[in-house]
Amino acid sequence: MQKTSPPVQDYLKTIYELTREGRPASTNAIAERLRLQPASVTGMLQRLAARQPPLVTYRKRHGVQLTPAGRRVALEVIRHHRLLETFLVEKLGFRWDEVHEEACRLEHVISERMEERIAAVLGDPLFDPHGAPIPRADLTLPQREELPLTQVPGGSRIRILRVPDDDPALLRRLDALQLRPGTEARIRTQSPLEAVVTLEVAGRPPIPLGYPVGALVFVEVLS
Amino acid sequence: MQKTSPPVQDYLKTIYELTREGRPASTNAIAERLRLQPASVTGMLQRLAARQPPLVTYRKRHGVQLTPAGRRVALEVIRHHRLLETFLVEKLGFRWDEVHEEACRLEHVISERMEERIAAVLGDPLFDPHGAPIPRADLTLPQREELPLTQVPGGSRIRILRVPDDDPALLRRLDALQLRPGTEARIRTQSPLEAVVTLEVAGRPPIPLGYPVGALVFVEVLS
DNA sequence: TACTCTATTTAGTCTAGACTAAATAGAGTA
DNA sequence: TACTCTATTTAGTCTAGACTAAATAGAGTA
Repeated sequence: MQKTSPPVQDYLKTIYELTREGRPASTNAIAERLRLQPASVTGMLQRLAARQPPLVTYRKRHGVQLTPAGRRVALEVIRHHRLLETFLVEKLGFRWDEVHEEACRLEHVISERMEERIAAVLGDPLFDPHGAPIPRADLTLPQREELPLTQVPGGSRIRILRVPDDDPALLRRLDALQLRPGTEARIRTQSPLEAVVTLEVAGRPPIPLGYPVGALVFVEVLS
Repeated sequence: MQKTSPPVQDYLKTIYELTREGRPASTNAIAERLRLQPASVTGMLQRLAARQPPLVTYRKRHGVQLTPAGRRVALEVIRHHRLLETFLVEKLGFRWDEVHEEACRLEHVISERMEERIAAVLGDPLFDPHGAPIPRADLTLPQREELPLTQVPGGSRIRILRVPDDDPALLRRLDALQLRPGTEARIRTQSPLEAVVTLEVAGRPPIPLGYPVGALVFVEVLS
């Protein structure tokens, strides 16, 4: 297996995320996520597909998927990222809205040895501070039932499992509202037409969340 | 001040080390340290001198020196490197021969915020595990008297202050011989002609060190 | 004063990964 | 069946930082 550069690792990570639901990732979607021009993405996809071994399967105008080799690289980088986020919060006193950017740079340069040491001092955590699953050393992912907040029926009691990690302003806001992994709440109203879900947390004023945000908050249904 | 790339930071760090004694660093010396071709170094020196602000002063065929701006970058990177080495040993359980390479990659990507956090959890250390001085946040260096082992008269009692950090095999050997910063010893013989200095550590067999190694071990003279 | 050796520089090339501008495939519409 | 729109690709360019091969400056020597 050849060494991969930071840009290559970023592409693979992005493709991994965009193909979670099984469908190929489009050139434009990748370009948007990475803030690159689509033409640059096309060039890189061709190179990724031409590598030995190929890291993606690329059908012109139909998008890309990861090969097993590409998925391994992606999961390795994601493991680094989430272990680092956890480490920065737990051991270095970072706030949870500060760690994404730092982890995005460090994830490409830490050795396997360092990955192993970080995992060890953290006690091999399975979830990062935002509730995202951390791939294990063998690259398998801890599985659990999770549903976006937008798909839970009104009236349900829920526990927050996961929030997005890449928007510092949103994270500060969620923190101020005490909406963190572990927080329990009731769905006061679920209004698809208005695209708002309203949460009620133990005796505090109701919290309305628009669907663009609600779709990124994953929860488990308690009752 | 423009952002500097990892290669640029490596050049500046190397030039800093090569110019410690005040004389300009030669193209070849830099090439050798960085394992690059001299022609590549010439190209980079021209670019470093042409930057705004210039990071080096470069006189064709006479070598380079750092400008104040270049020195600041070098010291910043060296601070990162030595804080990281200390952190990896103290907090992540690395051995002292494992940390140099890891620090060489991390030093280019950690944020000022992370530098600050690492320094804080370590209690703002002034020396790294190999005894090298860590530039303070204001980039001043802790000063102390130190002499290479090769320049201490025979019979002196000494304390080891500093060993080189970049040779893992040598570090393992020194560790096995219990020659670490803090170790006290007596100079049993100092033989410039044979180029050997022999140390005696509290009731253990004498340890002969050749001058190429002895010149890299810095000590303070106790008596 | 010309000669030689070594360190250094110049000239030209390559690669990865970005870019812009122009071309085009294919889906959906008139 | 031709037309239009959008996503995507192609073609060509740029930059940093490496390389090799050839030229040369300057120190030291004959």
